Amino acid sequence: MLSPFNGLKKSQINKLYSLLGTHIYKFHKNQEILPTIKNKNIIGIILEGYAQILNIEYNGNDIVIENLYKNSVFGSNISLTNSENYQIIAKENTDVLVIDYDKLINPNNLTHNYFNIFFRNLFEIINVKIKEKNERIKILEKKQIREKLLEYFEIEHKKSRFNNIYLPFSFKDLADYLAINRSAMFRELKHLKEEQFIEIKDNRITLLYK
Amino acid sequence: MLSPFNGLKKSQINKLYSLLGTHIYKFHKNQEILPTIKNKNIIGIILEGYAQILNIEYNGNDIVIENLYKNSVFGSNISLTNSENYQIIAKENTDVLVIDYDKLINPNNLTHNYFNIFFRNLFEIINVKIKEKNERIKILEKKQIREKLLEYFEIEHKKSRFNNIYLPFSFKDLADYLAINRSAMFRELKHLKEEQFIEIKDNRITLLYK
DNA sequence: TTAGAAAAGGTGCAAGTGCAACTTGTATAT
DNA sequence: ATATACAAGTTGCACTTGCACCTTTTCTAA
Repeated sequence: MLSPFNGLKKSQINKLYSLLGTHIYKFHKNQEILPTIKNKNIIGIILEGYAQILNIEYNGNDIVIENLYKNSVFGSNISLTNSENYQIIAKENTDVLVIDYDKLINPNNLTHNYFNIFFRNLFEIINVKIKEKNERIKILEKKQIREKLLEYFEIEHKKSRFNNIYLPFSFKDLADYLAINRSAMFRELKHLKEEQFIEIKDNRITLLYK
Repeated sequence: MLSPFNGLKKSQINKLYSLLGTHIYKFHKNQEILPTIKNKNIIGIILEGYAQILNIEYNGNDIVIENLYKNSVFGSNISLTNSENYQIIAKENTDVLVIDYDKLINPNNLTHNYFNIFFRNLFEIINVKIKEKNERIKILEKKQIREKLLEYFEIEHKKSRFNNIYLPFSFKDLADYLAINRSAMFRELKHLKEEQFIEIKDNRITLLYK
């Protein structure tokens, strides 16, 4: 993943920090990250660790909206809708850099070259994010489980050009990503296996029709 | 909608055009926009008119991926997945400004203030886009039609704070947006009416439970 | 090393949905 | 004024899916 600080020297990063009035906060595993940001317009960058943006449903269930790894960018204007029923939870010890959105968008910044490099990096990171969202939408638009699975396979196959897809997460997580019932997904995977469309071994799915 | 040229004078816009080596292309109604861009890395801006990004399914059906109005920004790195089975169709006579992505990301641009203003505008436009995608995903993640409808109502209600939602498109388009079958949607809307959750008059949906 | 938790895998059944095939309503152009 | 096209609205039916509830396997912490 592209770092937002790509192309910047240590000294420039420090200048950037003071220009933007950033703060670094540290959170330990399972702690909620910045419960206060829900009311503020900020951009956060994961400097170290791993966290998840969770949506809290009225019934208490929570859904993973986004995984935040090192160098991930998130914030009220990027990853989050206007709703307030979400939490960001550190899944490991996690360091977060916080930038005030208004300070980021301040026109005076534009005279500093190190800022512009940083800003261009943010732009590229966010573009990747949009692509990922579009992929997910393309899958979720499909009405049937089989079609969703095949669309997912199609996208992953186009990315790697290989007929083997190695799931980067559990089958349970795959069901959540595709927004379908887990056991119904297993049923459909079984059908696809029976019809010789795919083979499954651990976290590897082999496409036999390619 | 925020213009990418917001805060720029005519003379600065002209400088920007030459800096980025832009081209303006004109398309008439129902013409395909830039069939060649599928292989190129570009960013397009709708200067005038109205167009749609369509996904062409293997069965010939096409799905509206995105509506492009005046000032909309689109491009291979923004709105589009890696797949090549899409078309952008002008629904009216439409003028499109095309920027080469590599020229946009060129570090030398950053020394020009007018470029940085333009770039910051792009950043904000794209952030809005992500928010919209997140909203849609939140709806599509719901497993049942009723839940999708209620989530849609919830989001629109939070935006306007009013109990009346005026559909900006037809009910047919709403069904497409929610990725559900149109007649199944009408059936569920009827149930919601019968249970006194909502009232419908023309394109106005009134939320009675708020 | 063992108990407990969580994921993988499976099944029956009721509920929900997509689809086809209508009717009705409403624009738009000739 | 009338034909044409398209959106709105409805219904029956078959198929799909979610859900509850299992068992088995794998992982993890004491």
